[in-house]
Amino acid sequence: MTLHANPEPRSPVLNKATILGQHELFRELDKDALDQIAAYAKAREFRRGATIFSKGDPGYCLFAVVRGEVLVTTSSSEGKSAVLNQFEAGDIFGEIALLDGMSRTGDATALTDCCLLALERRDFIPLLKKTPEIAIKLLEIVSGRLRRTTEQVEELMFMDLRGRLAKTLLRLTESAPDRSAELSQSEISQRVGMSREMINRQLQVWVREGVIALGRRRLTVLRADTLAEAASR
Amino acid sequence: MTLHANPEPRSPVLNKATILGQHELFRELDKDALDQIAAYAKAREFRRGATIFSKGDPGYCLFAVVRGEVLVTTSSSEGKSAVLNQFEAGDIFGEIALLDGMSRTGDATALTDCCLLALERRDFIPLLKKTPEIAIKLLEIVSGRLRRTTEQVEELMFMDLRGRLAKTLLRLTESAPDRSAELSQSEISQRVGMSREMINRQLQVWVREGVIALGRRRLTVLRADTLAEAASR
DNA sequence: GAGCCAGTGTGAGGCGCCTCACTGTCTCGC
DNA sequence: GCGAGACAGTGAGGCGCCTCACACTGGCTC
Repeated sequence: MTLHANPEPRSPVLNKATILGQHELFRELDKDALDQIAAYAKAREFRRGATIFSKGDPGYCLFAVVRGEVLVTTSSSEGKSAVLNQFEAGDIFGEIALLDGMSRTGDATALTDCCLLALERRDFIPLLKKTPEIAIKLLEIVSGRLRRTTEQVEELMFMDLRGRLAKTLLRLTESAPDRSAELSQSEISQRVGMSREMINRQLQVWVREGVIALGRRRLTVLRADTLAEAASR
Repeated sequence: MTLHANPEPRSPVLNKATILGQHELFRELDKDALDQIAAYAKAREFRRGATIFSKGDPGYCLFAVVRGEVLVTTSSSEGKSAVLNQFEAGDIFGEIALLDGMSRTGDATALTDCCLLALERRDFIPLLKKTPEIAIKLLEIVSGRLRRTTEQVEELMFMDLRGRLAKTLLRLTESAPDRSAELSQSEISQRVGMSREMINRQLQVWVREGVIALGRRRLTVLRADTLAEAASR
């Protein structure tokens, strides 16, 4: 990783308030409140591949993604790693460690060059006290995340490769208009939590059935209903 | 399930305030605030085995456990079921559906006869706005739960039967002074997420090694350090 | 164009866990 | 005391996924 002088100084506080105002968490706040929060928020840039925090670190702050993508993973003692979560512009992450005061539950790395706003615990907790609307919004977000993680537990307990892969493919492509995604089969395997080889074999079956199309680092869902059917069993 | 006339009318509002005050969530509130919440809270009794709510139900309320134990489980389409969480006096549960406004993520049943206090969404959300301390406390609780569930995902992804069972046994016995627990091997298997037969075989190995002792619906950990060692790999 | 690396496709063998089947034992209600 | 049902223990066979191994294909750098 080479070091660069910060490529874009950008205009400071004013900009931050605008950016914050676009986040789900702060959408309902008036301008004064936004400016106040913005004053606390520190903008931080990360190069693609850079580590944002590591599992076990003490977690003093919460991040809001301004630009770019962030991947949160965890890894076993034998070196296998799995994806826990992926975040993009408009998302927030790192809130668990901040809220319960314990260590980070995963490793966060920059998937692309990205720009984050960091809010520190000592600034954030008083903010929650003063504007309970934010606290309630945050409760919604964390609850949704808990719901999603619980779903993942169910998948791991009850579903086989076929079902889990189907579900993962639907998730990965749902936001793309052409229902395609750009990632390697290794990356898919880390999301599903199964070996690359087995993932490949199931993908081949679906290619033969015309359910998906494959290219190098590219996957397109052709018949989402068939995958949905596979995911529901 | 037979119906009973409510067996104990108990004294109403005053009692509820005292009980609520003992909950983690409301501990820091003054008497007035407690009385106000207590006025909203409805006491509900459930017989052992009774269903409190089912997966998919719309979730309008949050429960605080006054007395007894509650088990939250989920089940697959093929009828296998797994334990997601267990709650006892002083815990709260059912908050996810209440907070994000969607359906219940699991089935809650009364493990013993129990008494719960139910707080409805329409009462609770305004309460959070008025007393952000509660919202912050709740954020801590939900965050801790998310942390725990994330840990469970890791266990399912990376650990084998031996390790997961070791971890489960340590959790199940950690609160007992004699490091023992009263449950059947089927119940253990639902917590670990593996078959009863395989659980039994590993337990036998540990009995032979003197790590645990077994009885009918009874398990005692003799050498916790050995289990901890098995759980860490 | 040569060489290299990341990514893909596929076979073979093995292990871990599952299921089925059955026996034995404890507990409880009658 | 006796039958019923829940719980515990164990063997056998099978399947799903893993790992290892290797061949093949782009695309990149020099």
